[in-house]
Amino acid sequence: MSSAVDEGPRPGGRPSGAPTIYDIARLADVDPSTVSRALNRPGRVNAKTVERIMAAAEQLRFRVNPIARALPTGRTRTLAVLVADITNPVVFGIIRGAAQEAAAHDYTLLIAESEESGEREATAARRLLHSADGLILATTRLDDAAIRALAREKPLVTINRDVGGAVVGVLPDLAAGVGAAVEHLVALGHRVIGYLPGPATSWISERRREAIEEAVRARDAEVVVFGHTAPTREGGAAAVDALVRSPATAVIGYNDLMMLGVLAAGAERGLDVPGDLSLIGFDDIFGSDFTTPPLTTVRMPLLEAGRRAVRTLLTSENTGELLPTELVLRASTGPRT
Amino acid sequence: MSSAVDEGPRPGGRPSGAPTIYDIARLADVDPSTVSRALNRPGRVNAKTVERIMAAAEQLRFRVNPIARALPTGRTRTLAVLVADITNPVVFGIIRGAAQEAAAHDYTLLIAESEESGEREATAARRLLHSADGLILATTRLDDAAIRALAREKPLVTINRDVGGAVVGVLPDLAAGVGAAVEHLVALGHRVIGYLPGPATSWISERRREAIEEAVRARDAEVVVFGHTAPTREGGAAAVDALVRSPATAVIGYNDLMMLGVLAAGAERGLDVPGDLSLIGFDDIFGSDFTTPPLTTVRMPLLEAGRRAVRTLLTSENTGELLPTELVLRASTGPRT
DNA sequence: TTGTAAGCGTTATCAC
DNA sequence: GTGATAACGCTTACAA
Repeated sequence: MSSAVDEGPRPGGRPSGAPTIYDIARLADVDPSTVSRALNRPGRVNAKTVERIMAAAEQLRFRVNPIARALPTGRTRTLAVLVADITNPVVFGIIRGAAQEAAAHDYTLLIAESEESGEREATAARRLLHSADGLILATTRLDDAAIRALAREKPLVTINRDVGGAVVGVLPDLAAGVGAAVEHLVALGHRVIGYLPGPATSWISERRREAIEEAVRARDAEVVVFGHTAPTREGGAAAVDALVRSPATAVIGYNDLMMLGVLAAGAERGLDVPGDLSLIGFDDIFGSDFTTPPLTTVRMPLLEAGRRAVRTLLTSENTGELLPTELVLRASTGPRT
Repeated sequence: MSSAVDEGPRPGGRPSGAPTIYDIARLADVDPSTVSRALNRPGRVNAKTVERIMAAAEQLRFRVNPIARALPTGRTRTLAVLVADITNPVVFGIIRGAAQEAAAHDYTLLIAESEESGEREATAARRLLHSADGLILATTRLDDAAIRALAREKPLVTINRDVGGAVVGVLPDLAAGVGAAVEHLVALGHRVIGYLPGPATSWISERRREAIEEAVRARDAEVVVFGHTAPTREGGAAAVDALVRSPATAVIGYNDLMMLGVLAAGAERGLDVPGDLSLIGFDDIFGSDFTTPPLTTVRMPLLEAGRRAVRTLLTSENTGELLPTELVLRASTGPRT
């Protein structure tokens, strides 16, 4: 066969030369329906017959055609992850966890990136509705109403976002990690703590802000909230000026990625971290431990989030339990000077 | 709808409540086959009829069911990427590129991880054969024969591996990047250059070694080849002892990931890079630029590799052209002291 | 326990 | 230009 997917007509309408249950049936001298039964519910078929059928299947190197199976059943054994930006290291963790858990349940994972607007994402989601048994919305740009509408059509879970209603979200327990982070800063003598938020539309960015505000309120310090910032290294780099000019002696950023940008751009202009400014991120992405200084961060169990999302979809056993977060102490935080 | 994928029987055998071409046909008062035609080859249908059909489709918010379409056509508009280890940052780049290009052609990407043995990978691949129109083997552990067998059944392309025969591989032009790397080291005064190879089974690791040996041969220096090493940070960390004891004053590693490990473990034991030892990696993965010192590396166009793989699958226009590699100069290399 | 037959939502081959 | 009709490969009542 050539390497091109769309090359040449398939002969006789037979799309692939792969063996079917009909081939097995002929070989084992039974009806195709019996083959189907033997394959799916061996208990409902005579043991000897099952044996014969299995032998034939083996001999023909038969694999059920999941597409053909999906048509009558409506089940594809496929789960889809929809992400706005596959570039984001946060989604790596999620995808990885989801892929592993899916594989464990013998499901396949579909990845769709919406890159652009929520509009594009909605289109992608609607397409996926047919091909997947469930949807995982990871860094979605859809609005609550759109998500709820989708959830009415297919099992769906969101990650790091709660849209309320009947929609299940895999959410972090921010209090623990954020509490520890703020406590840590206060113990180091910081009294003015900055928060560098992500995009205005990010649900989780606002939750992180709230958690910080609450933790600070309980601890005789104050919060300065900066302007909304792109959750990228570039975004962080662009924010350095504002951070430096503010009275904050420590800044918690919406995510590690932008703090990596702060670190890099800061270093270029002689900013001493943590001497001049202490920095904390969120997520604990790959790479946040080998910057200079390595980044102190509130770890989100990304892998577990992906796993949990799949498990929720597959078993519906959603305990509603929040994923634990924890402070990972590294060297980007130090005493106020 | 509940959140569980496998919950409750679907009523009446009708798997989904989604509108079908039959619904459109009724609404537009034509035969379903005409609807299908209008949707696929509007030219072959009366313009007015097409209009009516489109309006009806719009009104019903119709989306073709890709599963149902795939059955008679044998085409799923889905491409599968098979990777051994989704943890590897190298595959991020590849997946990202593949996902983008696939989306651009209105194809969906399936991710499968084989984690374990080549055996497991073979099973995964055979399953995928039914669901995908083409296969991309990214960090495969399959042997040449198995790959060629798969390629006989479905369009297939390998990345960073050449199995010969009719199988297309997306391969790098190592000479340029490796030549520059060796040239750079020699110019810095290094005369004994080490190569820290990846796993013994890695095809591309051997090519990298050959490229280095060839480049060194041309430049009055010599190569020391270390033992095969796991292509992970742990692998690199474990190799530090050997590197330090060897006469090599500069080491090129199979990939960035392991060099990150060398860097971290080396720093712990007071190894000065590049003072004591110059280090070069391969790939230029995310994160290799924010270590201390940032890693000099031979960049592989990972994103482009993913893109190219998809394009090759979709258009069969494989020019056989090798992807350019280049030396990215950072601070992990310095003069021999 | 097994066979018969209808149906899943499309596409494709015929006629008309 | 459009309508019947038969696939595609599998599942699933319902009968036997």
